[in-house]
Amino acid sequence: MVQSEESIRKGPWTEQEDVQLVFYVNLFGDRRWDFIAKVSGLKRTGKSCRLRWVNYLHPGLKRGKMTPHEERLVLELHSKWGNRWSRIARKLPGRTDNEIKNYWRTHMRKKAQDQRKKASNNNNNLSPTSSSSLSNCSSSSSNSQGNNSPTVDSVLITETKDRSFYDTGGFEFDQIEAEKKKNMSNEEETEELERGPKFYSMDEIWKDIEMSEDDAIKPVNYDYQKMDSPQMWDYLWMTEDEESSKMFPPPIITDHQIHNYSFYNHNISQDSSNWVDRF
DNA sequence: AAACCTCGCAACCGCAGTTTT
DNA sequence: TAAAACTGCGGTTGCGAGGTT
Repeated sequence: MVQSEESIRKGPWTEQEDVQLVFYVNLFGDRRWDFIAKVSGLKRTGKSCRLRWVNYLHPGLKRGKMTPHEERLVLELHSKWGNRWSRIARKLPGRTDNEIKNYWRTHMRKKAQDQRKKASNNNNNLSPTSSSSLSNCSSSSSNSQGNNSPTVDSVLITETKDRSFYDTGGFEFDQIEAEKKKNMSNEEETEELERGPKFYSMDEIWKDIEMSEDDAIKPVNYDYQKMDSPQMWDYLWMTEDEESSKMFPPPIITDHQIHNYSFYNHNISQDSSNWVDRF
């Protein structure tokens, strides 16, 4: 089970690795990442495979710039939920938590720069607590650079007395929500979550939320129940030694296949069907 | 033209929660 | 029921591209 340190690949994924990963995710579903990592022959950790899939290869992902509507939604939801990126991402179909997180950081950096410009233009003696408009602009991260450069993070975190609003996000909202949840059953809580925040006035946001509930990214078309081939289960029950000797051969993927491959077309190729037939 | 800076993004890390054994 | 394994999340880092000096 333990892969030796030096055999683990890190860093950017190659096109070949991507194709290989997609192939195996289509076979086995987007769960059991350690298994997929091993079986695929990719020299990656399961964690790394999952991340690549979730953030880049998933067929439901949107590409390109955030639309103004999405930007608005992010701002709105962040003001309610804080840095709960995955939760926010669930309300933006096709966007990942990572993407939103990155977007937010960029957005805040810009905003902080604007603020700094403004502040230096208007008043050089402005006290940190007086920049009230910044209270919506903090990021949760500490200044990891460990210096005193006025990064977004360091500038913004200092502004409140007890706690930065955005540090965990939705300061008041969190308190209210925590209190509410105390008196809530699990079912109610789930329902509540699925309904989304109650106090949106924007119709568009509601529409969007409804859409996202319906069109939420569906898992890959693989059903574990269908793993009924005895050979397959044999594999799953193998010991480590057996495993290494019977490791699934990775599919041979030609350059031609790579170039013709679309991440939005998840039909398993003829080659792979043959390979699966062996079980 | 080169050095430096900024931005955007992909990927890694550590940790906590959940599931499996 | 406890330990181990797995999964998901949020924070952080590193790198390439493009812009600026």
